Amino acid sequence: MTVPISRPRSTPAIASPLFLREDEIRRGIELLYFGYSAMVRGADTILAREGFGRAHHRALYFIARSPGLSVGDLLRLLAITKQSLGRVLNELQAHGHVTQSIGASDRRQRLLHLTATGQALEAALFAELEAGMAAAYGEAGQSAVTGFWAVLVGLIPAEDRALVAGLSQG
Amino acid sequence: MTVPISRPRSTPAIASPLFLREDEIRRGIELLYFGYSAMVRGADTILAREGFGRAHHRALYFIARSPGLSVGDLLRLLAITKQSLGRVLNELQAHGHVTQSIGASDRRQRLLHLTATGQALEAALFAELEAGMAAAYGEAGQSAVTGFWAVLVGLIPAEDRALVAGLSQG
DNA sequence: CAAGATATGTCAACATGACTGTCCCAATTT
DNA sequence: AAATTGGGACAGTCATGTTGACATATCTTG
Repeated sequence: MTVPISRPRSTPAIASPLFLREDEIRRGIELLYFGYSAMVRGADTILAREGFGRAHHRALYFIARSPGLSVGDLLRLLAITKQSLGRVLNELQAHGHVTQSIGASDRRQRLLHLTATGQALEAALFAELEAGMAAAYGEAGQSAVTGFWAVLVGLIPAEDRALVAGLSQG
Repeated sequence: MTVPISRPRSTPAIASPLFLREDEIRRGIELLYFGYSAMVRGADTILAREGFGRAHHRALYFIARSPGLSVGDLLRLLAITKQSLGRVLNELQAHGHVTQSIGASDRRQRLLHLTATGQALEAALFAELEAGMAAAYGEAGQSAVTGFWAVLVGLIPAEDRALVAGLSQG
């Protein structure tokens, strides 16, 4: 598995700050791509065994993270159409992993919850992600983790940051 | 776009190191998901205009990064089947963005290159990613960038790290 | 040199998870 | 009462992955 290496596309005769910057940008793009791929790959085995895909995992994850989440809020988190989410939620409900309840303050809302089996499945999937992330944290150290978060927050458009931050707060 | 916030799944009565750790793990998972999504979203507009998808972008990116890359090495980088890659490469070649040459040391190999229009398209796509990444780097600072890389490297299985590192070296 | 392994390509069928567009109902807001 | 919002459903399409089987050219090895 050797990849032949070539010079980057634009190769200045002498190293310049601009060259260094492009190399650092490319390093970030590539590590983000491979790191993300590596993180989700572990869960795929479990999902395949259960007959689900990554879309089901994402729904399970956010419902576990915020029990009682409304369908609309889940749609905004996932940034997909309600038709796409509808199929996923129907399948999860058909398998008895997710239930709905009617919103107390707004009876139009359907609030999503995991059943016991749904919680068990999500916990198994989370354990997979956790193992990889905890190992990476431990290897990199706490100050690296802070930097890791800071760059990722910087990648998220300002108007979307509140959405992500809201998950971590009470 | 307000997301109702609930307590995390397992909520200890008092904050414990274990609770803090789970919260930090979840923060990493979520930021990685949203950060990755944010990075690729910018390029989607250009891709849609050209009639291509993310699979085409990934192929263009790695061919631009390592001109003369062989089909097999690209397959190992993308970790997909040759049938999937074959369709993408055929489309890129049909649009005149990619050409092949025969390997000098091994005539079975097909080495991939971008044409002038392929380079122009890849450059436009790269500029999109670069804008977001450079802004995030600037916002977070250089030491954060180092930590960002360190955690992502830690996520990648040890046996795959050489593949990624090989892209940056000569 | 013959045999096997490797690099690549192709045909066919299929699964997942997105999309658009349209229509519907119930509940809330104005 | 009318308009908006939250949610659901039906139909069709597209992008991108998968398996499996097979073909061809080239390289490597006994």
